Amino acid sequence: MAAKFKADSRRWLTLEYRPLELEKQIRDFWKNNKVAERLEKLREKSNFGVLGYVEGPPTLNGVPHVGHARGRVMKDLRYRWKSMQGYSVPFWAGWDCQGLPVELEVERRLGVKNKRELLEKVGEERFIAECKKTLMKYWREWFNADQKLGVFINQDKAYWTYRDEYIEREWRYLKRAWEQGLLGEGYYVVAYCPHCQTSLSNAEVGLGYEEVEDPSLYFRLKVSNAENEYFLVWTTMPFTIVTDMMLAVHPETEYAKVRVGNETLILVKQRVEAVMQKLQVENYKVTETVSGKELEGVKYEYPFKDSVPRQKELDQQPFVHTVVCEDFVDVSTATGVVHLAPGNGEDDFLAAQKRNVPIYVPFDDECRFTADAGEFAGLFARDADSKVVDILRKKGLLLSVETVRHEYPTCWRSHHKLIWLARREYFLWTNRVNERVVEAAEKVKYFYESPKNRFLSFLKEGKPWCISRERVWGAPLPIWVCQDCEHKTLVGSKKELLEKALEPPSEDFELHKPWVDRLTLKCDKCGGEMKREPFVLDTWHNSGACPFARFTDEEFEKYVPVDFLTEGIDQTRGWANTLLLEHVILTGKAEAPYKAFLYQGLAQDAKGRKMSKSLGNVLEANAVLEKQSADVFRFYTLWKCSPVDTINFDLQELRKRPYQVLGTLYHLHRFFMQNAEYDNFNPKAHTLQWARENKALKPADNWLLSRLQKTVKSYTEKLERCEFNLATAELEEFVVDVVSRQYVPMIRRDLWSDDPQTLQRRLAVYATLWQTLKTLVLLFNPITPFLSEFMHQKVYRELDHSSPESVNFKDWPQPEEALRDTKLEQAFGTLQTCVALVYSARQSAQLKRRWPLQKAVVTAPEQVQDALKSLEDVFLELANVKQVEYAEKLAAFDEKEWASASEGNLQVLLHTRRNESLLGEGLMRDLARRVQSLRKERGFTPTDIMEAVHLAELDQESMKLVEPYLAEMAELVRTKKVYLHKNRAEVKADWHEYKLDNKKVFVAIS
RNA sequence: GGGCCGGUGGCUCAGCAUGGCUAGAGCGUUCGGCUGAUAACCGAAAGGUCGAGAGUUCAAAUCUCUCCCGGCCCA
Repeated sequence: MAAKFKADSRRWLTLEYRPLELEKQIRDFWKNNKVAERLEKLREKSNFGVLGYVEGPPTLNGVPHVGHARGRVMKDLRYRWKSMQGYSVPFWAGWDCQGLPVELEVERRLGVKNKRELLEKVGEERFIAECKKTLMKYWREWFNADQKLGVFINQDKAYWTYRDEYIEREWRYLKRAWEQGLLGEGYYVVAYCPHCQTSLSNAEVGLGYEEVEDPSLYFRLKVSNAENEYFLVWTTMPFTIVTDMMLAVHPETEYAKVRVGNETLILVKQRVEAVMQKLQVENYKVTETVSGKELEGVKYEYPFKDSVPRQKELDQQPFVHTVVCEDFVDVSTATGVVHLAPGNGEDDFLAAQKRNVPIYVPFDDECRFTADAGEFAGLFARDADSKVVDILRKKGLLLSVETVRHEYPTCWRSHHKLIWLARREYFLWTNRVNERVVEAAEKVKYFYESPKNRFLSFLKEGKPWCISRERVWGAPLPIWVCQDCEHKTLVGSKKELLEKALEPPSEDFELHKPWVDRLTLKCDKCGGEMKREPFVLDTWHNSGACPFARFTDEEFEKYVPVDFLTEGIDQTRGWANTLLLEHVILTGKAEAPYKAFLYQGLAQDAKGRKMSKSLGNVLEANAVLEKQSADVFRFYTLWKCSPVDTINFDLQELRKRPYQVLGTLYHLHRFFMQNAEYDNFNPKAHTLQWARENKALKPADNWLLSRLQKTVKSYTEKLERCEFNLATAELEEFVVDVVSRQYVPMIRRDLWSDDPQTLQRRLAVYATLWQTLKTLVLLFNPITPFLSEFMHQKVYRELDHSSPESVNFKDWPQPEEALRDTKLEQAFGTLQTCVALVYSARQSAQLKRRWPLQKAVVTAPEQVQDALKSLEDVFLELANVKQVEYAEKLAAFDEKEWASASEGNLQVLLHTRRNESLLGEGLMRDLARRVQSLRKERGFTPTDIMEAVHLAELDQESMKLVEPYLAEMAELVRTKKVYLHKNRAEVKADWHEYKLDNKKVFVAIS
């Protein structure tokens, strides 16, 4: 038997959608044909326009998980889409290489416990070599994930933040800051582990919260120049009273003066009752209330003046040992009066810095009090707690001391309680350019309100930026200090450094510790020897320098400010911030280095829990993509929720609807290809215009084309607004509802025929589908690049050899307004409602859809009638009725004769009585259905033509009814002839039994 | 402890700005139907005190307040 269709299409388009195989093919295709490289060149040459881009560099200290993969998908989506629109985008990779996370990873691998051990046992040179090795290990993971995902980022042009050429340009940022007086030395409070003798990053502090025991101390401080009046204060860190400088109250809250015996205590009003109960004071009376503001400037007697002589000196300075107002004071716990120790707390420190109060930090590297702390000298900070309590008790200032258990940060390695210490550090005085920073940030487009507000409110805090770190693997701070005259100089480049160096560097010199530390310079001022400040730079400064550091001057001019960036919401205080600060300092302008910034929500597991190693619920991108299709993954991550929302990643869900949508798109192509190839459809000859000229287009085709234009427009707008979930939903609806569910059933019968008389009509349908599916494939390309490329190769280039070599070289579709027909769209909406009503009425009367009925009556307003009349052919076909009548007003009807269904002002009546001819046709279609399923079961393809179909053991009456329709049935099921038998014995065949309305029927085919 | 986001059928989400029809959609379940591109599709049913409480209002998922739970960021 000759097949209707050529074998070709089946070779390309397998029966099933098998994305993993298809994606492998396409990956190879891209690689072998250098598609990504050629795409970049093509858009560069076309000179259409440039959109700057700079890669937010992933830190190479871990493997990418699905959340990272989601981010990469959004970046790639934007790149492919904008490229198709014609823009040239420098989509070049970048890697964040330095910093504490990398160091810790290496320390762990080398089995080193702390910094001191590291320096003694391993040495800086080897340590740095190990850091570089680690980078490459993780880089491979990221590279593989990108390959699997189909991210077209250019790896050859990647920047690496540890390389000399990058660091040099980072130094130029610092030089600009130095020249403007925005870089300098100062103190800053950092979390410090006394055991490991190192400061910890914020992230590390977050790792180590534990429940610990601390003293809970209520004490009082006497108001100067007042009889028996005291502030009531609470603390869990008694030792900080040694470094106490001020008391803070909340300015807008009421404070109470409480009379107890002949003494007065001052505390926040709302806590009086609770605190008195706590202190077991029964007889007390609130004598007066004052606002926090009124307490400002009140001086108090610092209790340790005798024990700590230095404090006695400081007492003379403005603000010292007085009350200040601060918004951060929490009035809902304790007494609402907090004591400030600027050397031991960040808020305290900032409060002091604001008022130029000196920072008193009498500690050595091991957190022991120095000689400057008088009686406390030599004591480890936390060991001073009991001595402090003793002195307070002796002076009669102690009210209560007990033990509390509470959550407190500890060192995640040694589990020691952390201490907050002000240390000498280098700062960018970003507070001085804060206005410009905020102004710049306000001009940026964020797409969604909430991350925007979050970012702006963070920026408005305008804190100085501490950029120095006492670590090893980082870009060195390029400041040298004269050992004689203390003159400082900032070196702006490697060249400058080598020129000024007193001795030539070793051959393996690079811009890292320990090499840079070995170079000493000659002082310009006094000719003395200059040594480098031993710090490295905050790794955030390192990555924040990239818009300038990763480009040449020329490229920087061309690409920065970049057009669009997207990173996780956790980068609000990270990269988004440092990019902005450094750019404002570098340029001196109120300008961000990015015009738009999309913050992405983070990823959690299917149950909404944070992904963590301890829970064992981390979904690694490479492991997931080993088994899951990249296209389905990409579609899923974009479709599931808004990009700013947290995504609860569920592999089960991934395999359902997203797979179905892509599967449907795939099968639509298969359907199209099978038919179009058979009829020798030629897209160049059989264009839409040709079809229109030959009047071969029907309303269904025009409707589909109109809906397509609407989709192109709306989808593009949604991409523009970064509403990726709504954009993909638009595609989903078009593929599943519009094309597959609605259009295909309307044209199916036209295509089923192979009559040469109706060839023109079939070609017109192919022209419509060609245009529609081809456009869809382009729209899908940024989301599902593999499937789009596959279809481009196997369908569009197959039928049209002039098509470009890759789908990526095509242009983005523009909506054609001329094809839009909103009236027709409305009419089809009406049609679909009516058809649904017919189905509903059929169901209520138990009339199968395949049974033709004589008549339907539609009751509806005139406009609706007109719409339906214009589409009457389609209605009759879908409703499977012979004729339709219209009425404007609902008439009474006989329920025995009519089935009805209604919705709003629409009603449909179906004539339920069937004459012999209708019964016969219905029966024929029932039988045909059985034959079709048998055909499928027996492995016939849709196009095989069978020799004979045998039906047996129908009752007398049924045989008589179906007889006139056997020829039509033969055509319908594609057989040469249909034979009716009374008895199975009449012919030797492989009989199959079917039930048909509770009667048996036997079917055989050959 | 502070700030932000979220809590709507078994699951995933829409609706909330600007209060107003019987609170929707998809998945899942059950029954029925349809089907030679499809892992699809159509109809019906079951399933919701819209996190809890209070307030404003003729009317609250929607506005206000308080609280609870989950998440993120920061202390």
